[in-house]
Amino acid sequence: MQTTPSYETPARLATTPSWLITHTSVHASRLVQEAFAANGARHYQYALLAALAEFGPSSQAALGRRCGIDRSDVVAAVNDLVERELVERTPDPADRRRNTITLTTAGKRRLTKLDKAIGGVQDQLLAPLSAAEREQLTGLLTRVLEHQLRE
Amino acid sequence: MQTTPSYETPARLATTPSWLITHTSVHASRLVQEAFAANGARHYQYALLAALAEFGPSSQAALGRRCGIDRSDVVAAVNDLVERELVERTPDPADRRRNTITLTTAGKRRLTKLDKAIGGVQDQLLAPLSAAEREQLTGLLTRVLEHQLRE
DNA sequence: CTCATCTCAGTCAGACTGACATTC
DNA sequence: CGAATGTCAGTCGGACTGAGATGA
Repeated sequence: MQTTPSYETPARLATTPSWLITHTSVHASRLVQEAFAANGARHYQYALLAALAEFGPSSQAALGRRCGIDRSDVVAAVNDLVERELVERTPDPADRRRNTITLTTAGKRRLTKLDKAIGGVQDQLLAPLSAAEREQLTGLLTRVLEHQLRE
Repeated sequence: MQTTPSYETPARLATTPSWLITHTSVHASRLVQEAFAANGARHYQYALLAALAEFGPSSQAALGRRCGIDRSDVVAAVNDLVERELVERTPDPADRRRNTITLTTAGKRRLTKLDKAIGGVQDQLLAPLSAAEREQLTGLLTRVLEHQLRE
């Protein structure tokens, strides 16, 4: 132990929830990005695959709404997924404005791989918390987020 | 009521803490940015002012460490604060590599204004939570964040 | 020589905006 | 007609990298 001051963070920041959330988010994002990068993916792509697995074939607009991704960003992410043959993009005959995006079997496999990766990230991120505390945190954030979405 | 699906978010995302944190962070950041923009500031500047108010005159490097801001970004933020005469930048005679950044009285005034702005944001953001729950959330995030910093 | 400090230039991913053509 | 969809081009703030100059 040397004299190196530990540089504690200002109380105004450390006690401000918005600061805690955004700052924690930086670390969370980095862990997520690293985990996904090791599997050649980004988190938008994981979100889209997850939505497709749960709700079946969807239009790009619907995917965007469910995942909270802008439709213009959905375009780019789907382009990438199509190139990797993890999803298929086919015109919707019932509504010719739409594309129907469908998960391929390779896409399903990739999703389970990414599930593991993201699971590992949660353990890294929440290491200091017990299982009960993790649920607490999840519950609180869910309520905060839902409130924001209905504004 | 029509068939409009309510577009619920995929369970894989909604139950993943890292996703909740980063997604909530987007909303928090927007609220913060709007509140600060109304006072002609950004959140880096608030952090620096807070650190100066609490710990007194500091070098730019120390400010960066305390606030979790990269040294190169501290430069830009301090430039801006100096222009607005909210801080003063003077060379440190004891160590001529360093600048000593000092809060001006205008800076102190601005800080209390920003305190109010950021306080309002917390209420908007955490509206659905009770006071006890807000403390719970703060406590959990603090532990998570501290763990990340000691990695 | 090594290390810290300040500075600048530039990158990067994510979130978002505006516009446009097409179709409902 | 107004509204939704997919697409493209571009913006924006925040986080970060690399390098250089100076000095401890």
